[in-house]
Amino acid sequence: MPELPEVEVTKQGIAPFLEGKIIDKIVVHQPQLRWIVPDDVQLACQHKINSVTRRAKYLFINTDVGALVMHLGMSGKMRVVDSNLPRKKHDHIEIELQTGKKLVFNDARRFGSCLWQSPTQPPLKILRSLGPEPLTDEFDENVLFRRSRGKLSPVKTFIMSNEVVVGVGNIYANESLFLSGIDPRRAAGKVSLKRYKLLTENIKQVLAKAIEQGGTTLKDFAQADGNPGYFAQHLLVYGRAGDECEVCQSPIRSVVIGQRNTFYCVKCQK
DNA sequence: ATTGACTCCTGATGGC
DNA sequence: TGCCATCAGGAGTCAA
Repeated sequence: MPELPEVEVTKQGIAPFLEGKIIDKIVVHQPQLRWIVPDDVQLACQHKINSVTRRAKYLFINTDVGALVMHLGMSGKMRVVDSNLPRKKHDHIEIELQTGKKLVFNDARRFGSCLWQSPTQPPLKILRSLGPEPLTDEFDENVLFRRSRGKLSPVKTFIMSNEVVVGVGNIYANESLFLSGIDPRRAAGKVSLKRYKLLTENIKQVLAKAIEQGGTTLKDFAQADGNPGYFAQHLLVYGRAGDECEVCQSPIRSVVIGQRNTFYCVKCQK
């Protein structure tokens, strides 16, 4: 269930082991992932990794000849271990480095991806219509306000849409709407600029806080089962149907919005 | 143009 | 204890 913070922490965790290192070999054990072109991926072999970057929930392993574009899907995990360590269940891709270490992509549910972006080709289709990064200044209340005018769809669906802003998944959408006192079912076009300002701030804050907490687990990437996990984050509404709201003690209710489980406080959120 | 249903997959969970 | 059935969920695809 990696959301943006988990992907960012993964990036920070693996980058020191990869940057400046040469890829020796890429072994794809399981090509039945969401998207993968195993032959293209091989183009990275024998090239130096210049950097590891992130855009939305995609991780880029950049070389002079192109980039491996990886997505963790629902259950994807990365870890860096000694090359001679045996594979574990659901280890689908192994990227071996000349340093004697390897980056292992493990993904039980196989919603993850590994694509190749050549610098001479147009951007991959999946990268073309991405909205602003939530933690940059490009993402502000004006973006949400302008793009939402006239929209009848729920504000929760709206902020989870990648064309509006990237990286706000189900958990943090629920949490940031709670912190902003906005009913997730409210039509996106009926939310005021003032409330979008609050929502924008809360989205930034909740994501930044999760990244910060994840930073304390960075060392795990060098261990046998690298696991950024969900850290120990305290969730106020997500997964708490029937519990009392910590602010007003009213019950937390759950409903389905856009095929996604949604949690909100009946009293705090209007 | 928008919106909603459906799809991929496995592990966790609950009922019996 | 085991055996279903159900559900979760990112994000693209397809149909309405």
